[in-house]
Amino acid sequence: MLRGDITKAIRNAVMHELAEVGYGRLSIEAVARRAGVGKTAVYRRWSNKLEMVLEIVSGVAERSVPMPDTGSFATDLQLVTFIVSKALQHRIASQIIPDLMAEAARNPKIAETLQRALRTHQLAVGEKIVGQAVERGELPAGTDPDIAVDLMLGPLYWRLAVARTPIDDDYLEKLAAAVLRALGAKA
Amino acid sequence: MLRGDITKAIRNAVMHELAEVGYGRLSIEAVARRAGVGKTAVYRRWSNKLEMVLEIVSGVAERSVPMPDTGSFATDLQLVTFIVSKALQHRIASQIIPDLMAEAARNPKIAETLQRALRTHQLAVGEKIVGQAVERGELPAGTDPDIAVDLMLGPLYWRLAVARTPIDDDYLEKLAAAVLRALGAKA
DNA sequence: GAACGTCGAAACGCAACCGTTGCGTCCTCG
DNA sequence: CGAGGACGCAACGGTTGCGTTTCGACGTTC
Repeated sequence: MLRGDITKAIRNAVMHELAEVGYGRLSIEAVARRAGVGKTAVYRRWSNKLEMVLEIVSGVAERSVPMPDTGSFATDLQLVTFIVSKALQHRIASQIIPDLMAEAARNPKIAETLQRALRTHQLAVGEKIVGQAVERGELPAGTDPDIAVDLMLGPLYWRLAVARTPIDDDYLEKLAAAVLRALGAKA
Repeated sequence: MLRGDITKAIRNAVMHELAEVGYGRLSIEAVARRAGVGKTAVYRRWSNKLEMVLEIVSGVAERSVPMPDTGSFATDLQLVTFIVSKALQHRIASQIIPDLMAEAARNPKIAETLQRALRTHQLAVGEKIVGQAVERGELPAGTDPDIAVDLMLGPLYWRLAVARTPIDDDYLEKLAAAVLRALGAKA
């Protein structure tokens, strides 16, 4: 019954509005205005701001970050850092993610959603590629996947989303190499 | 003429209010209410929300993070990670910093203030301890201080302020050791 | 003891947004 | 062709915050 093109326009408007003003200041009126839509259309789909944002954001987030399996830890790592760095340099994403992360610190529902949409998957990816690497003997047995993930994602996130310093391919290479050394990679 | 105890109460209220609701939702009315003070008292000191927050936050931020010089890169590194991890586990700070970081992405004045209050100092510390380590032969010549700082602060920030996963001393040790390896430390 | 400046409290007009409602239009079923 | 539903638009009463102003109560300073 609900018209799909309108739903799409609202979803789009929410993402842009989130990026521009953040969750705290996001208003349904502004979303409707931006989508060229009546407030009624919004309230017909979601019952409040929190529910709307969570549904839309998790919908977008869920379809990202592949599970690499290139046969070599070094290239797995390169692939992940490359993809994550691209994602974090996306204009909209790089605004929305830190904002929601900060908001999550005070809103448990947001925290839970982000946890499910991002962190869980990240840890799974980390565990898998580290596990494979250990089996292949590329990494020492007992390598902690958590630390591996933190070493990969931490600096990237820090640089791109927090410090917002531009990054070039050279930096990305150096970083990946440093992470390899940090984990005691043998190959 | 302005009473010092009142100024102090307002500064305190701003920090707590920032932590609870974030910059986006921070209102001067709530600050005054919390400080047990009239709005007049606030407006007599600062002319608007942005100016008030920037002045107060940078005042607090500037007096932190020492310049370590223990004679060994490993212990310098330990010291920094320890101090930063303590700071990021502080209840108020760990709420305010990510929030303002996110806000900085859309407000150049906030970005500039944070850059000056945090990043500049961090880079200076990084450059110094890396430079000393290189002179002592503990690190390879040509070690990039930027990457070193990112490798130290990135995972910590990621863990504590973003993922909000608790951290124990064991993790901290492993992390510091990993960073040492990443930088190719010899000693 | 008079003048001054800060203080809290309260109210001002203004604007934004909340979530809801009623209206008239348009489209799509059956 | 008629019913029903989603649509936009506009307005509702209520809340919140803005930045300003006025008031009387204190406390200094001279």
